[in-house]
Amino acid sequence: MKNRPNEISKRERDCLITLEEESPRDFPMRLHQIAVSLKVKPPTALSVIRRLEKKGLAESRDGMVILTESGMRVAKSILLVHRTYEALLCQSGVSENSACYDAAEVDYIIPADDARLILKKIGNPKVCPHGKPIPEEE
Amino acid sequence: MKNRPNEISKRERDCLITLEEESPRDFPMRLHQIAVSLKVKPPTALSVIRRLEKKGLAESRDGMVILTESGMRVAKSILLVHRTYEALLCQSGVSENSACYDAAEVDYIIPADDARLILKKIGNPKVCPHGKPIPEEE
DNA sequence: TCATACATTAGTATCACACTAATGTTATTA
DNA sequence: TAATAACATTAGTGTGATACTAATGTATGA
Repeated sequence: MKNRPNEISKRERDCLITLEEESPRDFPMRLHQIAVSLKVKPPTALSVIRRLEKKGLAESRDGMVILTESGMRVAKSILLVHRTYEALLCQSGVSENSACYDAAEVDYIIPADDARLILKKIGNPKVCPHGKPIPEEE
Repeated sequence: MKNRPNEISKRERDCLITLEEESPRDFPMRLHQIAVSLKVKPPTALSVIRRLEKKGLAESRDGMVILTESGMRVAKSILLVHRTYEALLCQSGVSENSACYDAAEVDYIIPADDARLILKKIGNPKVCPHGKPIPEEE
């Protein structure tokens, strides 16, 4: 399915989250490392980066890649959804590992607004099952 | 993202649900009508049908299309997830229309097992917000 | 300076999605 | 019955995402 404008693919999602979680604040991440994290070859990772650049979510030069402000916002939003859904699943009886895997399949599709409402319904937990904080604002 | 084996795309999902909901019991649906429901041209609908056939989910001859046993099971499973997630969203305060739209974006991705556990957590409602029954067994 | 590590480009391939144009088939109707 | 309308089907094109190999460029450290 062709992505609608502003929509991201699973790979792009994985790349955003990798950058968000593995690159120290304001420090670029090497293309090579991104490729390793995504378990693809560097040219493949590069093409993902190029798509993120087109969408204004990342910037790169000489294999040094950083998220833009916009990219960070999107990543945060995905993490909000991810951790909320993960918490819901765990509260429902799904194992932590399954919950994490399954959450990654939908966290870039579910609207953040829906996640915020679900979060309230399940009792406003402050952290996901792994203990990571659930982002507050956008 | 290439679909893993046994995985279906959004279009295939829409097509399965269309067949499940619009074709009378054991009666085939016309390709033309499927195209209208999916809001695509007949050749496009045909290519979707062909993919479903390859996966053993549908059969067709001369534009007469029916779900296989397997296709019906998959459709039922998607509806279970759809209505469960829809119920969750509505209980959380999402409008009925948004809930339905948003549920269709993820109901073919979320595992039925997860949905069954969520269903229990939200109080085992018997119907979705539209009043349609939530399928029991698989 | 030379080697190595890495980025980048070029070229190929597959799959999902979607279209138009052309052609077949069938069934109704004038 | 012959013509037409309705629909299915095939062929051909195009785009975007994903992924690879092979070739080439570049820069840094030994």
